[in-house]
Amino acid sequence: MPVRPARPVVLALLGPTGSGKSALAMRIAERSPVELVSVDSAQVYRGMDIGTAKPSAAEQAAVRHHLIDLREPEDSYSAGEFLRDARAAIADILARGRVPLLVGGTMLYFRALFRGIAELPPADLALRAALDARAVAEGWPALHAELAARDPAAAARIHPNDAQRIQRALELLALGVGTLDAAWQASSLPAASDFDWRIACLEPADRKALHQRLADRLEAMLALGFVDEVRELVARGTLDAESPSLRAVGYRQLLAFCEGRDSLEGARDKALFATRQLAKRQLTWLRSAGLLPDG
RNA sequence: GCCCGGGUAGCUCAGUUGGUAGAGCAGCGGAUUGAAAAUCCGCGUGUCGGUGGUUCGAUUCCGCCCCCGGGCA
Repeated sequence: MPVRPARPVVLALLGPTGSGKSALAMRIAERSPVELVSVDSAQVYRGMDIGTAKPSAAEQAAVRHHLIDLREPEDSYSAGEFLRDARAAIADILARGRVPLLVGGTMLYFRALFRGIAELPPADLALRAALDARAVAEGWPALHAELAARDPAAAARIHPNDAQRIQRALELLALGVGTLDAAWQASSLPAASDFDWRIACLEPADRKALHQRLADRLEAMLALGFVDEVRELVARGTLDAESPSLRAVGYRQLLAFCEGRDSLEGARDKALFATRQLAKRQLTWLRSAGLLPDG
């Protein structure tokens, strides 16, 4: 057997919202020289603390956390940016002789890390605005038909109602990247396969019990001032229902209440429904073959 | 006690001029390549409140009973 340099151990803890990942990570940190890397598309936003169940100041003081509070709520973030940021954070932690522990529930980000992601141009806001305008006039199925003419393989994969993916595929065509298949094959940000991954998934055995915990947690968030947190975001005057940050679970529904489009009780119920649905989608990812590294 | 409305899917309700019923939401399953806490797809049997009657056939028409609103006493 040839002797290979040992790949550094990197830990990962994945699970749906409310499964107890953060608490478990903190307990691991009590006994091991780990630093945490958040894998969470909502905790990257500053000023979104209560509703994202962001680790408290005390927890962040006790254990170093990475990839939290990276962006203002007016900004966007992406899987590609996450992959670069996460690799940098892991390298930094390892360089200091500590062990990275990635914790979170944004499964696309984990997938990018474990399996890589195509190297593609970022979102082009002007192009997207133009496509949105066309969609209003012609409808998304018409744009899907156009996609079918220019990139049949992509159109076959993307449902005519899936506005977001139709838009992205047309955006890439307009940017001269070519078809999706071509773009995906051209180049990719590599999977983080240079690490010795130790991965644990937290899958609640009892869905009913998870739902109860999610309900209790939402009540606790409201008691901590979740509504006021959303009001402060609204008061910035720069955010609305289209902002990626405010489309997050809970924020979207409470925004409707703050803007007078819903009652508090209605918003609270809808926030809970959205939280359960998020957890369900995360569990679907966990069962999916495409998430974890090969082998 | 009487008079009006109602009682149909977990919830809100539609409907059947008599041939045993369907939407929205919830829930469940799935997809997922720079917005991913996003976006999208699929899944609808439930004593049609109970009980008698009419009928070939009743959730639908009729009688009685129960329950929930509102009104009158």
